[in-house]
Amino acid sequence: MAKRTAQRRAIVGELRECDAAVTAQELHERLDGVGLATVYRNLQRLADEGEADTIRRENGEQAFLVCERGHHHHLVCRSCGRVEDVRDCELDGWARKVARKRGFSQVEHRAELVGTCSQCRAA
Amino acid sequence: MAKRTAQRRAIVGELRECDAAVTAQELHERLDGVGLATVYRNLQRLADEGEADTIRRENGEQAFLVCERGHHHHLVCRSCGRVEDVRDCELDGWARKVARKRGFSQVEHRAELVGTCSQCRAA
DNA sequence: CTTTGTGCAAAGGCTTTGCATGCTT
DNA sequence: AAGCATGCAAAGCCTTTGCACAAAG
Repeated sequence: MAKRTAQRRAIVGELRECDAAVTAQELHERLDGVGLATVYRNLQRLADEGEADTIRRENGEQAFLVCERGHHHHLVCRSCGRVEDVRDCELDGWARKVARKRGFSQVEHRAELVGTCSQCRAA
Repeated sequence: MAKRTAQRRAIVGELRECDAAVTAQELHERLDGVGLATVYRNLQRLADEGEADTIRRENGEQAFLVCERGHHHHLVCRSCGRVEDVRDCELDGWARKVARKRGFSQVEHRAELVGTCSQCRAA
C-alpha cells in the first residue's frame, strides 16, 4: 500500500485544488521541494488506482485531474481550461445503435464537451 | 501549393489504403525510400489542410487517417484498430443542454466509440 | 529492520528542425 | 532558374528509469 509521504500529500492536495487538468511538469512548478520524477510517479499511480483521470492535450501532453468515479464525461472551458464533470450521459442508446448497425459489439464511448465558461465569456 | 513528389504520392496512397489510423513511424516502415521526417512533414500538412484526421493513442502517439469531411465521429475496433466514420450524430442536443445548464457557450463535442468489429469477434 | 518513496541525472521515445541537396514547376 | 520538398542527423520535449539515499511502517 502507498506510504504517506509529505510529497504525496502535497501532490494530492494541489491536484484537488485545481479546476483544470494539470500536467506533471505544471504541478512540479507549483510545488516546492518535490522532484519532477516524484510528481510523474505519483500522478501515474493515482491514475492507475483510479483516483485521478487523465486526458491528452492536443500536443500529446498527459494532464491529470481528480474527478468523479464511474461513468462520466468532461465539459472543458476552451479559455481557462476549467473542467467540470458531467454525469448526465445520454449517449448509450446512440452508441449501441451505431455499433449494431456496423456489426460492432461491446461498445464503449468517450465524449468531451468543449465550450466557453460563463466567467471567460464575460471577460 | 503542395508539389507532387513521389514521396507525397506514396504517403497519401498508403494512407488511403489503411483501415486503421497509422503513425508517421508505422507509415515510414511500410514505405521504401521515404524518409521519416518527410512522412512526419506530409502527415502534419495533410492534417493542417483537413485532408487527414488525427487521433491520440493512449500513449500519446499521434496517428493519422483519411476520413470524411464535416462533422463525424469514429467507431474504432479495439482489436484490429479498424476505424469507421460515423456521420449519424445525435449528440448535439445533449451537448447544448449540458452546456446551458453549466453556463457554457459555444459548445463543441468530440466523441469516440470503441468496440469489437464483427471480424475480430469471430476470430 | 525491511520496504517503499524520493532525487537526480541519464536514457528513451516521439516529433521537429537546420541545412545542404535534389526535384518541380 | 527559383522555390519548395527531401534526407539525414541533431536537437527538443515529455516521460520513464537506474541507483543511492531517505523516510515510512
